[in-house]
Amino acid sequence: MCCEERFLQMLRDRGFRLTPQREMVLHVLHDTEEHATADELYARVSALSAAVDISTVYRTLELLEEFDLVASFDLGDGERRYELLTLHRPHYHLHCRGCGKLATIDALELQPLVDRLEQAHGFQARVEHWVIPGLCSQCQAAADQAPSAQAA
Amino acid sequence: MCCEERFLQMLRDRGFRLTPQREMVLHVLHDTEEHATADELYARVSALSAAVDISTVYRTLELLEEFDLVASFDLGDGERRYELLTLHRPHYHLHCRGCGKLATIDALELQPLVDRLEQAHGFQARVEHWVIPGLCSQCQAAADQAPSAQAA
DNA sequence: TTACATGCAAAGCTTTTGCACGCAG
DNA sequence: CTGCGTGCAAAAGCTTTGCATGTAA
Repeated sequence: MCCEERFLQMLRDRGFRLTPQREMVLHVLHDTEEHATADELYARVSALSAAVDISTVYRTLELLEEFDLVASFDLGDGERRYELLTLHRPHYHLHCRGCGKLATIDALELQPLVDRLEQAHGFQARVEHWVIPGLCSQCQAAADQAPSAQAA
Repeated sequence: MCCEERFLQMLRDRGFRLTPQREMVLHVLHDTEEHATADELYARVSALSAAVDISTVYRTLELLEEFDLVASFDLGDGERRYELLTLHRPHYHLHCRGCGKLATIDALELQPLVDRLEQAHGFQARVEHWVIPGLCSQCQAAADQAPSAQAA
């Protein structure tokens, strides 16, 4: 798979090393659909090899993100989520504030807006880090039926 | 100012109380341009009255957010930021991953996309919580000049 | 052989929670 | 009066860091 080679290349370019731990984190990122937390990735790596530390997972993710092989984003729940950029088509996320569901939308839909941001504000948006908050159709329906129900 | 009355009204409707602390948090939110952290707000409230606890600030912000008087968003740096919705026109933010600057953009620019999300995915986006990551023009220029400089 | 990477444990950080007292209504 | 809200302090949760040891190159 090409991203392992890219990773190796970028490590070498900077005088860093390829360790079994780093390989495993990258491998696990392949297996993970998307938007996994550091803790989830740690659990999967632990299944492969008993003794990998969570701090190593964090350090590797930081490295991968610097290399632009991984994107991370925050749903606002205090847990950062990571995904491998090479694994999917460019996309962004819709995050429902009601049920927490995360929908994945193809980046093509955003192109007009991305272009306009570039032209009007000189801003180069990174689509793969987008999280758009709102309400999914189900939660909208639920909210409409119980308009006065707010706090639990 | 109308949002104090709205706040009072919503508190009464639910059998909650208007306390000096809650008033102060709301007052400080007015003085704060935008996107302040709980800690910054706490500092400003402390300047008004010595003994207000940070937990009260959090609890009040949570309440204001439930009432849709305040929006919060996360830049991914582990600090949630809050702003008063009544203070500005509806807007969203561009967040530069290079220098950290936060630009405020009028929500009108997003309307086409918001409409499309609604039609195509039944998703009701909440513009005031958007944070779009990317690179501002200055950081793009800097990156172009030093393409190999990545980590410090 | 060199110095980068790891594991371990502890610290750091924001945010949340339990509890007894105080005060708004 | 009643019980909601507060301050205090401690806990909780994710993430980072210091340090001695192990190991990739």
